[in-house]
Amino acid sequence: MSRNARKTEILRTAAGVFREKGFHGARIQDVADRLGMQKGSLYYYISSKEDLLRGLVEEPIRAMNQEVRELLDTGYAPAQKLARVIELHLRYFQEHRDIFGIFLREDIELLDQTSDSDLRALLRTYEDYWDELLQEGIADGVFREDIDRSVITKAVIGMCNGTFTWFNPDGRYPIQEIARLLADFALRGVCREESVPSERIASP
Amino acid sequence: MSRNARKTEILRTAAGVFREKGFHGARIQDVADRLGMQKGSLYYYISSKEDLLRGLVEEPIRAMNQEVRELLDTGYAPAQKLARVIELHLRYFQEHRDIFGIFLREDIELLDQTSDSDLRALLRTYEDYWDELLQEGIADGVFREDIDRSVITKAVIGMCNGTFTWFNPDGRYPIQEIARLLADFALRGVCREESVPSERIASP
Amino acid sequence: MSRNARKTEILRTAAGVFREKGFHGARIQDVADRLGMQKGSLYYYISSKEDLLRGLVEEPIRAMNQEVRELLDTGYAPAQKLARVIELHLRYFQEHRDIFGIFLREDIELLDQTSDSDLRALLRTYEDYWDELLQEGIADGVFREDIDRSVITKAVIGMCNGTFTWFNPDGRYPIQEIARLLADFALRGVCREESVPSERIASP
Amino acid sequence: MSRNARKTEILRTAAGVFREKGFHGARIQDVADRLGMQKGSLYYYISSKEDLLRGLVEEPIRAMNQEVRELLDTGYAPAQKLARVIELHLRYFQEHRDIFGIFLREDIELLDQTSDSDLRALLRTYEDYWDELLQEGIADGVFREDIDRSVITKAVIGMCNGTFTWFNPDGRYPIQEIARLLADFALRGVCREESVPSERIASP
DNA sequence: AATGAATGAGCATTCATTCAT
DNA sequence: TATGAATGAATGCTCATTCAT
Repeated sequence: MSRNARKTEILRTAAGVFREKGFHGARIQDVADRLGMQKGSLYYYISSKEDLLRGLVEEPIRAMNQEVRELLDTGYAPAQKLARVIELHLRYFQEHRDIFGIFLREDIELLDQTSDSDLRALLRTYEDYWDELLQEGIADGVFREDIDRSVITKAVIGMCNGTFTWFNPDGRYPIQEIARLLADFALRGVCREESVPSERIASP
Repeated sequence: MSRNARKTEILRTAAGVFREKGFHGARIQDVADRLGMQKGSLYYYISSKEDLLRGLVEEPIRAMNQEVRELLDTGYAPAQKLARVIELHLRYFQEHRDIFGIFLREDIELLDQTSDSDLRALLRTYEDYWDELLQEGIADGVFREDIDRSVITKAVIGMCNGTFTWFNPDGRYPIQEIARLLADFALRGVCREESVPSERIASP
Repeated sequence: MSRNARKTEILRTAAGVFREKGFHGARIQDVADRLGMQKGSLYYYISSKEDLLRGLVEEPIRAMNQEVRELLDTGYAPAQKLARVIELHLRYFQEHRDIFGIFLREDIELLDQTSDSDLRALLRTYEDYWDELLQEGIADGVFREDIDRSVITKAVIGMCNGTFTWFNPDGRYPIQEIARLLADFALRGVCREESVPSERIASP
Repeated sequence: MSRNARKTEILRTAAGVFREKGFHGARIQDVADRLGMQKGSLYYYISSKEDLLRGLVEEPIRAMNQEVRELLDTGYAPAQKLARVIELHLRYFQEHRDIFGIFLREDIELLDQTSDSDLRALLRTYEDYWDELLQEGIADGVFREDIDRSVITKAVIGMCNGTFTWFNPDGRYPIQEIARLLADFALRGVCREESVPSERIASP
């Protein structure tokens, strides 16, 4: 197994452990145990427990950013893009519950470390994409001109992040349906009155 | 000083310490130091560090709930109530940053402990109030009938909670302005098209 | 037992352990074991292993300094004072072999830490006393005017410190005899030719 | 590069690292890093960290011994030889500060390991040379008959070793001057009164 | 009500060394 | 010769909690 594959394996395993026990509750020992290796050997791949966490969180955000970027570059109408980004956000959060769970719990701590960390940059990029999306919608005349893009971006992201706490995969609605409801809610918030797409058009 | 006053003083002090260092980063010693007492003596008032945290978080949520209850009982129009609840939520979060900061970071863990904790009940109550508000708006014919009250409630709460991470008191907007922007966004999401209040009416 | 007595007991015990195993070779555990207490409890009295070492070394040097000070303040002739300081130095080194053994091995490290440490000041004081002694002898006309007081001081101290490595209590000479021989050697080095005291006068 | 050259390079590098960080503070990793090789590879040349240290220390002492031997075999007068040995000692200590610094700090430990180590023998030889020198001076009638050769030897060596701690290359005196002052001091200690050489003759 | 001493379990990290390749 | 991965023992220090006084 290549060094890189090994590192990936370690990250994946750590993700599970951190999720189950929380970052503080998890011991490096636990990660090592689950990998069937010595605690000390882990340090051949990581430099600290915090480093492990950081490495863990960055990857899926990076991937998410990339998917959003690709979406923005398509020819979909802004409203549709918005709905799709929300769905994508929710999907990522659910598919990587382990990691985002950690992220949401620890992010403040993580971000405080170095203001120019990769992580901070990634988050800024994600917000920039939202900003771009809103701008496009305004230029197209479908989103209201008077929205505060920065605040709305943060509002929508907060709304999406919140699903982590309350969404239940075994509940009444599947995640796509939640995404549709949230997108509908958000679109009403940003569209000019006459432009609110009828629901079934807004969501893909 | 009465036992109760002392306990309150301890809670308040702990709140500050937890906020500054995080729950895990704070030591009982720190709390004792700041109170000018021995850490052993603290245990005359509290039963554990976790207990301290729990006691801490419940109070402002309880107070918040009460304010919301009172608001709901006024004669304001639903749209106005909604705007005011959002403002209230944001105001509480900022005024008790210490405590809510902890809460947002630790809640899952805390709640998992005992599913029938007071805390869980308080949070349920807060959601119920939102549900009641939305119901009233629908009954009044101002809110759309087809919104999913449960999902929208959670969406709005998530949106408000998010401010904790990004709101900057020294930033462009004061918290009231943020509240207004979020309320406006939310109202567009829930109101029947013809009922969206013009901005300045919506916010108190 | 008072807090202070306890601390003293800890210092004494640590001295023995450090001497036997060397500072690096000794574990805090060893010290705790020998005291019949928990490792963690030690930290109620000390703040770190290094702190333990520092506290250890300072005390006898302080005591030694004081004895030298008192000696300088007597009416003995400079040559006699010199002989007595050497004897005193050797006696301290042998009586506190544990501690000075550590000191000699670790001093560089210890001193590098903070240039204004108590330890450094103590050592400077000790050298100052030697300087004062030499000055007095020169003023009295018994020590040569052309000696470099600073260098000679260091030479004599080095000579004395060296005994730590080679002096054997079970050897041919008792420590007093060694002191006499070294004093004799040193006196010939610093006295004007005609003033070298006949041996038996020089030593007390 | 031959195995031997490689080993020499390793020793030299290790010397620098040990000097900078101390034996305990230095890691094998550091040595490997500075050599641009893997730490595992080092073990092809050395058998342990301690072995590395031992190998390191022996060489310059061996070289020093040899120079002293050669000096003793010249026709210089004993007083001159003594002055030159002191200068040689100081020069070696300064030129190989790295190694002697380690030696002075660790010798006891190292020597304790195997009492019949090469190192111990080398040190004994060095003392024997001093003894021989003193004997020659006595036979020549320039050194006093009543000195205790063994004690004086150790006194002088201690005095010289001490320079390691206090000599500062950027200080008032260059090392040669210190050597001259110490030699002068020592000569007064060992010479018959009438034989103390006038300073400038004593030193070469 | 408060103290001060003691506890004891817990844990990340380091590092010399080994060894298959 | 050299590599790189893995080992595993070692250890200083923290801290919530207890409890006799």
